[in-house]
Amino acid sequence: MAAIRYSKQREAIRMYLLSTKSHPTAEVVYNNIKNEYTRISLGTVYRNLNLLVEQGEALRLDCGDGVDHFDGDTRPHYHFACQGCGCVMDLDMDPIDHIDQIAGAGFDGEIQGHRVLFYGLCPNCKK
Amino acid sequence: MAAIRYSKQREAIRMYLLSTKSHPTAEVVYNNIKNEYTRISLGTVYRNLNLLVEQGEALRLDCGDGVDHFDGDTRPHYHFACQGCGCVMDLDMDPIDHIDQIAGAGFDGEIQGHRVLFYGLCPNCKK
DNA sequence: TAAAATAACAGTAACAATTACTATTATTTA
DNA sequence: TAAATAATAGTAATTGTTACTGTTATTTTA
Repeated sequence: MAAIRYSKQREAIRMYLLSTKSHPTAEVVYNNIKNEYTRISLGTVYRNLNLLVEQGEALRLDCGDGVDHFDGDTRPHYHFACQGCGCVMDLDMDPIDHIDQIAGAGFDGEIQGHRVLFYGLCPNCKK
Repeated sequence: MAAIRYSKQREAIRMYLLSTKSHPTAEVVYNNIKNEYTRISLGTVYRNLNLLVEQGEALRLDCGDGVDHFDGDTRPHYHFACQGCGCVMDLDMDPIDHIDQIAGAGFDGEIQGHRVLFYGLCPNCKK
């Protein structure tokens, strides 16, 4: 059972994720929430981020830097990681689900999906 | 400077990576090498795996479980992670570099490449 | 071939990201 | 409004990985 109860802290975390496109880490979320909830604990941030991901209200992203990033935009979309400044951006592109067919062609198991991360230089670093 | 010298331990690690298709973690490599080199240290395994990756003699894989995996097959190829048993397999498929074009179409930065991980059920778990 | 130079080692300590624990506080239910 | 209990803050523990240190092995060169 263990019903999920409302908490101001979790709501603030949720709102912060929805307000930004920066794909923050738990640490960054923590630092921002602290402005409003001075006494919030980093453990609370981690626990609630995990909860939000479980509930489908946030995505956990692996951006290749060994640290978890989080995204309040749960619609399926692709990400880009800049090798220059380390920023993570959304890509505005059509789904490429056809690659699942390509992968499944010579494979006896079942392809259920894919995780893709594009990398290169962001518009700023390109200059 | 700092020429790279031969060492039995590194050679054993390299050979082990070449001998398996299981994409082992550092821990797994350590446990296997220990059979032959009883006194080898986990730190040595990590240092040499990093060295091999730097030298282009091995690949570091991110399989979505938060732990680094290593692959002695450095030819470009794609990987599959089973959601059932957690195994990681090679996929025999054509390169899908065209997705870089798709991603770059509406993007001002520079797409240099992509990291893809397919997931689903392996042949065994599918049954 | 033997000794000097130094890279690699084993073992251990440190580190950073994350999770677990515990007593207290807040939300919900009746 | 009070009892029940989920969530919190604060802290300790865990895990994967890297750094450090004194010792050992490989290489160079005399």
